[in-house]
Amino acid sequence: MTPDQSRPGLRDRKKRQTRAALSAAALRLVAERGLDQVTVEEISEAADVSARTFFNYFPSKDEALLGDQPTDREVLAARIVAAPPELSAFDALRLAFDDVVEAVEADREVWLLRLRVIAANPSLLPRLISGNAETEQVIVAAVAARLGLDPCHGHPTLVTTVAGAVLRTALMQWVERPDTTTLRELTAEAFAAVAAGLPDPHAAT
Amino acid sequence: MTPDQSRPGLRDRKKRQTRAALSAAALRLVAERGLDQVTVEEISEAADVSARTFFNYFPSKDEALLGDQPTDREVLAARIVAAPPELSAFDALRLAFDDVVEAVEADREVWLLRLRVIAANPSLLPRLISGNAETEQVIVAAVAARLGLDPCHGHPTLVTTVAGAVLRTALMQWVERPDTTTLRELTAEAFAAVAAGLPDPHAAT
DNA sequence: TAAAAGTTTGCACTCTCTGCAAGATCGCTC
DNA sequence: GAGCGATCTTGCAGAGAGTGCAAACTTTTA
Repeated sequence: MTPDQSRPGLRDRKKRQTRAALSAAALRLVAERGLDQVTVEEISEAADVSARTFFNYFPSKDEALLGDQPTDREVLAARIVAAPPELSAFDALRLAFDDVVEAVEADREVWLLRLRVIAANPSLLPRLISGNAETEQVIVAAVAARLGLDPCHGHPTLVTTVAGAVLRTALMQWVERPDTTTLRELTAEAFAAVAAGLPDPHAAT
Repeated sequence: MTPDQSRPGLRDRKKRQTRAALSAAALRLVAERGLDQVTVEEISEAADVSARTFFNYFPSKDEALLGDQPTDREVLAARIVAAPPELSAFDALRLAFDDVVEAVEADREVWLLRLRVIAANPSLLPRLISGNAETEQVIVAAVAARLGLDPCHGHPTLVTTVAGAVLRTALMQWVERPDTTTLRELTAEAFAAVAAGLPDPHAAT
């Protein structure tokens, strides 16, 4: 009799809630006080769970701030493989990252807070977007598959790390002036600059 | 009567020795057993100092493995500013990184060990070459100075993070086949690919 | 409603990293 | 070469991250 199709399920709902509460509490407290002025215990208390439970959800304090959903990886990889075949791998990544951009803009306030936290605590920066080793591996594999290349060929890795660097840069620029530009625009500009071989910018623009 | 010009000074020599011994012990042990199967206490013991002394030299276990000499930063920044003015900022970085490449190849065995350790313990990877926030800031500032741009203009940051990603990729490729190519070659290829806008590689090569 | 499966929690423990104060060492001067 | 200040090392105490385990609890399923 269990309604098989509409299945969030109470259990899953609770887990999502707890995860979100922990993540939100972590962001809020760290934004207020700074990364190492906040303990896991305080975060857990704010989310009404034990400190031990915190570590059932996140392997480290940092992860609660970065919110790197494991599902995202797979979606991203699928988009890369499915991108129109006439596009270069780099353009496929550019396209796939459009979805990331959209997701970020859809969660504007949370992401602005998260990015502000990252900007204020630079030790988090390298782990943003494919600084994560697992995510990066997944993307590299997708790119290699797309190109029909051995994953140990250097090109997929190069394209992936460069594209990651581009997106990261765009995000960090966006957080500095979120009201005078859109993330979409900044990302497009940054990708275009790389696609053009990174010439020096002229006075115009 | 102290020979004023040849001035290592016993004290400095000892410090250098201790630092080198700690770094070497850390690399050796972590290469053998893996990052979290080695404690700071074991590293210190292997280097014949107390664990407390370890932390006088390195702020964390990771830093002992990455060997990011603070002097390097300044030299690099100077090279970037001093590069021929007709070069683009990206090419200036490419040129400046030649020196890094040279330094790495001069210390071939140590760097291969270090890179093997990093490859085996991916949490270290993002901190290699300008994953370090301070180094990155210095380079961004140098690039901005070179271009006569406000450092909060996005371009210096973009160029820096992309170039960093390129070098990092070349290093990680090099460590996989150090005997069939040179780091210089891999770096040149990777930079060339980016300068060309990252087109898909053709069958040839 | 009872067993199965999954979740939360407390507890004990290891390890990283910091501050502090005492003691050892170095470099210089008289 | 004895002494003095500066610097380095070390031990100790303590906060905090993160893990394994087992007991208690909750949801799911039968």
